[in-house]
Amino acid sequence: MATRNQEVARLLEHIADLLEIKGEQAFRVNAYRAAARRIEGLQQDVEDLFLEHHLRTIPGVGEALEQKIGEYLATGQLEYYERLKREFPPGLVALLAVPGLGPRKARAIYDHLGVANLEQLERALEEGRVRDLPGMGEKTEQNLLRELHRLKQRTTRQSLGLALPLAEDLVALLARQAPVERVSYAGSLRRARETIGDLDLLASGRDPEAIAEAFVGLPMVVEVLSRGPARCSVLAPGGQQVDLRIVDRASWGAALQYFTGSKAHNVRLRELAVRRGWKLNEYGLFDEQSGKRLDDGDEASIYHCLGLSWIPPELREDEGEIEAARVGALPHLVELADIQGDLHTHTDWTDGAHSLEEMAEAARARGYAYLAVTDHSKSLGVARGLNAARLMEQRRLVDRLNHTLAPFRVLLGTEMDIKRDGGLDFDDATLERLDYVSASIHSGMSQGEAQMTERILRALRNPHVAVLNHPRGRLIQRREAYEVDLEAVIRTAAACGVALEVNGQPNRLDLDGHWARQAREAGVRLAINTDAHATSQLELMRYGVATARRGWVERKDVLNALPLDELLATLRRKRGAEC
DNA sequence: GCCGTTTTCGGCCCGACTGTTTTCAGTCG
Repeated sequence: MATRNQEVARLLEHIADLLEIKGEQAFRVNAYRAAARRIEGLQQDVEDLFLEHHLRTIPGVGEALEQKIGEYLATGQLEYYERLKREFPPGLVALLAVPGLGPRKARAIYDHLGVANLEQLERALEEGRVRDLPGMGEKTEQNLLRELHRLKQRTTRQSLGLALPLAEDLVALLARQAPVERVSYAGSLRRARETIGDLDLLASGRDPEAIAEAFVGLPMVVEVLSRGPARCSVLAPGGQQVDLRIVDRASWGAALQYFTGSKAHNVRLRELAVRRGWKLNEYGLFDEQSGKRLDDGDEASIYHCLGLSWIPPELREDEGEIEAARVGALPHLVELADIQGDLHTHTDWTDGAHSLEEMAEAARARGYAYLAVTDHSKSLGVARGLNAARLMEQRRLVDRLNHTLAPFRVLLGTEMDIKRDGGLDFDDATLERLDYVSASIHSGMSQGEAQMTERILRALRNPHVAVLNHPRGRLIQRREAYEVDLEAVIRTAAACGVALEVNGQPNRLDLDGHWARQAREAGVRLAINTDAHATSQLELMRYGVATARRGWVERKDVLNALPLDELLATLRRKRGAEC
C-alpha cells in the first residue's frame, strides 16, 4: 500500500512556497499548488501512473511537471527542488505558517533583517525592528507577534466530534439572539472532514450590523480578531477560530456553496460558469454581459444552472463528483435514518459503562430494530475480555432479554481479538453459538506490513467472521494506521463476504472516506458502527454515517441498514459460504 | 506552469479586510 501521492503533493507544495518567496509569478506558483491538490485527491497511486507513463492524464500536470514528478519518483530526488532549496535558509518557509505573514513580507523581513526562522522572527518583532520595514508599521508588528505566540500554543485541528457540537450551539444561539433569516455552518465541517481548522458560519438578514454585533457579543467569544459588515472573525475557548460571513437573502445559496468548498471543487464550478459566459462568486451566479442573476437564491439552483445535480457537501472534494453530477450518476448516499442497528457496542461486562440491559434499552429508544453487543474477548486483558464461559452466560441473559424486548432484538456478538499470529480468540464451536462475530486488531500493531496483512487475511477467511472492525487501527492525531496492505484486505473481504467497519468514534473514523470508497467499489459491504462504551455514545453514529457518505456509500452498501430478517439471513448465508 | 467547441498565446477565481497607504498592496479564504 505504498501510495506516494501525499509525498509528491507535499513536494509540490514546498516548491510552491519557495517559488512564492522567490517572487515568482503567482500563476506559476498556483500551477504547482493546483497539481499538488489534484495528486493528493487522486484515487489511483501516482507511482502507478508514472510507471504506466500516464502522469499527463492528471489535470494540471503538463510537460514540465511530468518530467519533475517522474524524476522524483524514479530517483527519490529532484534536482530542481534541491537547487531551489539552496537559495534560502531551511527555516524560512516555516514563517509562512504565521497568519498575516505571506511570502512578500517574509521575503522583506529576510532580506532586510536576515530573519531566517521563527525564533529569529520572534526576536526581531520583540526588538521592534520589523516596524521600520517598507509597508509595515507598529500594528503589523503587534499582529505578527500575537499570531506567532498563538501559533506556538496552537492546539492542532479540532476533531469533528468537538467542532460539530460547538457549531450547532453557535448556530442555535445566533438563530435566537441575532436578527437572522437564515444561519448555518459551512466549510470543512459541512463536508464532514475528520478534522476542522476554522469554523465557518454563514448568516443572512436585513441588518448585517446587528448580526455582527450579536455575534461578537456571544458568551463564548473570547476575542474579536476582525469585524466588518460582511465578515467577522472571533476566537472561542480553546483558541478555536470562528468566522461568520453575513450575506443578504438573495446571495444565501451562492454563499453557502462558496463557503462550503472545497476550494478545488469551487474552482471547478467557477470554470464551468466562465465557460458559459457567466460569473460565479459568493453573491450569486451572474451573466457576465448583462450582470443578470441566474440563480434563485438557493444552493441547489447554482448546481442546476451549471447543468449539475445538487451535490451533497460530503462529496465536494473534486474527486469525480462533478463529472457524476453532470450525467446524473451521483450516489444516493446513506442517511442516518437508514441505520437499523448498531453492530459494535460494549457493556459493563468488559470495559463499557452501562449494563447490557441499559445498552439494549437505549438502542431501542433510538428507534433501532437491533443491537449487537460485542464485548471484548479474553486476549484483551486490560478490558477484562470475556472467555467462552462468560460469553455463554451472556448468551443466556441475551436470550431472556429478547423475550421481553421483542420485536427489538439483541444480537449476542463479540469483538474478538485477532492474535499476533492471526489466530482467533474463540474456537469455531464457541463462535457457532453467537449471532454475530466481528474481529479486531488490538495488539502487535508494529508488525511489518507483510505479517500484519497475512494476520488479518487469515482472520477474514474464518467463515464466522462477518465484520473487520476499525480496519486501519489509526487514532486521529495520535497514532498512525498500522502497516497493512489494505487493498489485499479489501480483495479478500470481497471474496469472503466480510464487511469492513466505518467506526464512528470521532478519534477513529476508520475506515475513512477514501478507503470506504475503495471498499465499496470493490463490492465490499460496510458496517457503520459507534463502538459505544456507554449509552450516550450511540449518538456517535452520525459521525460514522457522515464519514461513509464521504466514501460515496449508499444504503445498499451498508450491512446494518438491512432490516433484522435480512441481516440475519445475510449473516447465515455468509457462514455457509466457501471462501 | 497549464491549457484550448473563443485562443498554441494570453489568459489563469475573486472579493473582504487590514494596514499603511493618499489610491493600493498584502493576505486570506
